[in-house]
Amino acid sequence: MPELPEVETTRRRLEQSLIGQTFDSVTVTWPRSIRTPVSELQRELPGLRIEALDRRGKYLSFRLSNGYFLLLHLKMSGRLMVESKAIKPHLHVRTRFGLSNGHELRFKDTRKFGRVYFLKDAKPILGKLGPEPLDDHFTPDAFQRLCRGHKGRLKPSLLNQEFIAGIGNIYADESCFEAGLHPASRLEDLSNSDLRRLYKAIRTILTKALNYEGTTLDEVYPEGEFQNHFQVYGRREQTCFRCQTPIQRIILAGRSTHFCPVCQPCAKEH
DNA sequence: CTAAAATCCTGGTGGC
DNA sequence: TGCCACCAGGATTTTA
Repeated sequence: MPELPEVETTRRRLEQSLIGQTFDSVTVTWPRSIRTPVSELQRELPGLRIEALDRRGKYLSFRLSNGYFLLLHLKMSGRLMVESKAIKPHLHVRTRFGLSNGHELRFKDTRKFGRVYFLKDAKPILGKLGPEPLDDHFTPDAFQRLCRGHKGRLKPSLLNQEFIAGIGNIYADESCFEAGLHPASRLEDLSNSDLRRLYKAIRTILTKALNYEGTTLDEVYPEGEFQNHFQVYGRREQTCFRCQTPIQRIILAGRSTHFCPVCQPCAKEH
């Protein structure tokens, strides 16, 4: 559920306290989340300094002093915090990255979906991702070219990280509403004007969510307050703020999908 | 080729 | 109060 706005908010909040710090230990209580041999991580990470903390899609990327990268994916329930080693870690902290300043970077992950990678080169993972929706290089023209080279339904495409990076279930639904497009529309049925609206909608929604420091649901990642500004997500059977029609919920690509049947007509029908 | 379904996980919820 | 089936969902893997 942490999507681009939540991951970026996490990055911004952690950056100050982590840049320049040096790792001194790694403690793992759920080894399956570590996609590098745990012994290698524990042998190699201590002594390395954090040079930069970046985000690509939903990944956080630590650039280390030996040129290696530590990649973290929060998946469903992951949360990162920096705490003093003296504070007893929460039950659901699965990995603790000890720092030489007496603190720890703690990876709390109730549902155990989160992933940790320690790699010489981040490209094999980050290179597969589609464009960054808020990047300056992501222009309306670039988006149109992207869509014209892709087949499939709108919402599943938005969730496909190789198509476009960083969008998850919440922001896919909110972006479709903002664009006035039915989430099951086929990309090839969208007009150029539909695509321009969609481009603008994606940027508007992600920017707005970022300004609210993301979404807080189920106390999983108490980051921001965008949940107070949902138009459709989680609003099944509540009335549309724009036209008062009840919001519908369907399953698309195996994911619950919320939309207004009046404000978001199917592309073919208009 | 695309697309749907199963998989991994836990905590919370609703039914009885 | 307890038990249990069921749901949420990101990305990968399997099946159709």
